Amino acid sequence: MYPLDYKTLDDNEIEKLIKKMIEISRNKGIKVTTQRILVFKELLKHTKEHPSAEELYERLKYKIYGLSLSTVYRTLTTFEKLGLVRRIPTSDGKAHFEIANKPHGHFICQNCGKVFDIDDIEPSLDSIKILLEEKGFRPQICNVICYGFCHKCN
Amino acid sequence: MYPLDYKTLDDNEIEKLIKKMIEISRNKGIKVTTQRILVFKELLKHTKEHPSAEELYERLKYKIYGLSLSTVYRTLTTFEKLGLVRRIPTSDGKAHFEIANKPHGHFICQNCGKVFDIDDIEPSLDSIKILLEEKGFRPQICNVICYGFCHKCN
DNA sequence: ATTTCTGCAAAATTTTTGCAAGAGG
DNA sequence: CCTCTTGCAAAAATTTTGCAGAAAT
Repeated sequence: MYPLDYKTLDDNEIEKLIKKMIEISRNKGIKVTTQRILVFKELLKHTKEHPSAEELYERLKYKIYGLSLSTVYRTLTTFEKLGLVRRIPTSDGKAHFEIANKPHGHFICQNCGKVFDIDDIEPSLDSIKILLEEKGFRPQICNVICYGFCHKCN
Repeated sequence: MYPLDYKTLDDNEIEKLIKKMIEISRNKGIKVTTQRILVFKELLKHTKEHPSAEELYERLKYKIYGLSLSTVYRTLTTFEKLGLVRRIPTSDGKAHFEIANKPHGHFICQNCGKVFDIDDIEPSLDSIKILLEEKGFRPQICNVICYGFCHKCN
């Protein structure tokens, strides 16, 4: 296991987080559907993979008969607004998505395109946020995206 | 002038940087065309505006008769490969571009969409790069993109 | 019962590409 | 001259939207 691999959640933790998602949705009048549960679960199960909407659709269309790509897009946007999912804009022309867990950075391999988490950068993120606040901005989300070569492609 | 405004280059500095671009292009066998000079100059003149390809095209089509959007895209990709221009992937679905000057971060207003530079974060960027190298990655470019509300929209 | 959500197809947006004509070194 | 670049139109790729039927509360 490489240092930047994201820790995998066990089934227990996944169930707990789904319950939390359901609670948050209900509180906001957002309906809980099979599609939403399974998109969320798929992101939870493969947090470190940062799939695109298309990738999520490809995996889930076998589990949800008749699932459409537009539903996946709408679901991800809904979760993003709820603060449950983060969108990662990248140079490859499509957005990638992840569960909105502890803030961290992303490293994208210029050769194989894989997205890795960069953990342990909270001190850096905090100092950037403080800098922004001092200058009159009100930062909400700070993304760090680095491009380069991963251990395999190096 | 707000603290994050990027310093404007005077005509003298712009001419010097264009000469440098021409030199770098010639060294790599890249031809120097009117289109390329004017796209580069436009970016130099409005470095802090981070225009999209479409915006650059809209501004330059009056200066270059018959200019096409695809040329702007190709030009920007060429400059990116030469290391002269940086692509900034954002959540708004289109790429923005800037002259590849001193590394800095970007702040995007969630309300008005404006892109601001965040200067003085080199220490943070350096520590992230060191962290990545320690973990076996070879980072080339590190982007910091923060979303939130600017002074006007706050 | 009411509101929200989904699937489908169609549209909108952004970016890329093939090719003949044109410009640069 | 030879090669690279441009413009045009067409295509590709990603994301959004309208609407009727289905599902959730």
